[in-house]
Amino acid sequence: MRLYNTLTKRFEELKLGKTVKMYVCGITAYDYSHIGHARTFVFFDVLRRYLEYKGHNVIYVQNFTDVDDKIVRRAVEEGKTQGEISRIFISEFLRDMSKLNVRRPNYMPKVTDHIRDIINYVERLIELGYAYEVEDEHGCDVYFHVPSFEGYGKLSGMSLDELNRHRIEPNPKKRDVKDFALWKSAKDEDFKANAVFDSPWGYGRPGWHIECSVLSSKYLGVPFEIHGGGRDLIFPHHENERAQSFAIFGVEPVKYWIHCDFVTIGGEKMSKSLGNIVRIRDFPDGEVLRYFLLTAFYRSPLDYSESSIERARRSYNYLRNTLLNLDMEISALRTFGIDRDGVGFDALRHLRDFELAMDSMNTPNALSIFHSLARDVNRNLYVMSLSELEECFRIFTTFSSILGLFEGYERIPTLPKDILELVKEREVARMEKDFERADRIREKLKERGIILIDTPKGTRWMTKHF
RNA sequence: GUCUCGGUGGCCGAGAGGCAAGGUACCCGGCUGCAACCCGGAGCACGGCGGUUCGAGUCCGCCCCGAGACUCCA
Repeated sequence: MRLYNTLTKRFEELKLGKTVKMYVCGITAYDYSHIGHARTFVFFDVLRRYLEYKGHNVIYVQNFTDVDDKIVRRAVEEGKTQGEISRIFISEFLRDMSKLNVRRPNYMPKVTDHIRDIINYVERLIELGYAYEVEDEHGCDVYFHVPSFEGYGKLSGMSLDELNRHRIEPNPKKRDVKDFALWKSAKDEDFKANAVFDSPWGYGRPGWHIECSVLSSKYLGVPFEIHGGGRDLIFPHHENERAQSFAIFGVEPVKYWIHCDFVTIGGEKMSKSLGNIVRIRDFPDGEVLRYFLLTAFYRSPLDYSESSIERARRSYNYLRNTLLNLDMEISALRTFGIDRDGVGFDALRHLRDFELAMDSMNTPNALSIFHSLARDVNRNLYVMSLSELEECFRIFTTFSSILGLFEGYERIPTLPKDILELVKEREVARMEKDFERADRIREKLKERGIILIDTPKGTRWMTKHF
């Protein structure tokens, strides 16, 4: 595969063994997830599916940040605890992901279940001379000292000079403006939200960034192959995470840093702070949303609008209708017990093209190949042999399972004799232009869950409206 | 200001130096008892200026425009 590595700033041929370890930063559980989150997790879900399709054993870890400033703030506002707030939004997130056909990662660790690991890690950073303690009213803060780590800035492409500029007033107790918190001593609101943990530095809670270093190394070891997330995480989150992990383990912790671009709306980034979000839970059809998210290359922004969604819906419907047409034809040939000579249909050609597109995770291109297959299928629907139709069906479902579409599809059965008799009876009625009788039979079969469709080549059927 | 990523048809959006995918919209036609699909045709594009090359949307340089990061973010 060939993907853009943020660390080296170029497209690289991925050198992967049988096992591929992948970590993707999960959500901070303080609000409902929106379409921007959906994009990132759908993308990495497709990457995972494709790697598995190529025969890799993927170990996929995605954390939940369930203790953090924003969670505490919301908890205090609503008179709840940090645990209550994060529990709500973690379960909402899981619901959203299953609506989008995103498969569960192998591990989804929560920060609060790993406080001990985090403390050990912070202690180790202090011992190694990368971190220092600063007294505060309820205990100590611990900061990572950025100048002690030589390669800082490499991931985000920023020089130390640039990083010395700052927009907000830094805490004067820090030794350097770039230093960031590993451990934050408890404030009044933290006690109120029950978001405090005992530590060698008194009551407090982990800083943002440290959890990902700890959880990735704990579940995957170091180094691991793929680290992903949205583009907005490159700085400071991933820069800091890399610094922490490199400091502890003494090696480049991640081989390939992969980042997704944003979902925009009216050309602007969709984000909670701008208040222009569309929640996943408010979107009516998960698969259409998933399809939409795959229509742009992962490194380009994707603009959300009513009309772009509408276009995605139509494209999606075309593929879905083709799947039905294909399956209806297979079921009809089987039921009638007939076959045809075939046309020498080359479905494998589409598969090769599809893999070529997917090797660079070019999902819009992959969708375009998918559409060519569909067009070819529709053109040749009534001339392909049964084995050709089945070959197409197999490739069609290979595409859809890699992309995670049409997951609930149920195959159309061959008809039992008594129903087939009714279908034949109706054909006779239609031939005699007795449409009243034909419609009666159609209605009768509909009550038994069979929907009849008339084609130029005879009557076909399906079992449910999609 | 520094850094990163972009700029391709009416719109969305691929493009791996060698005939510019695919989708949608509009128009025309076919299929059709009804219904649901589907098929064919036509039209339509590489931000600008240089350079490298037999050949550049693709590589290099400069410029213009847009988005983002530098502050919580997927």
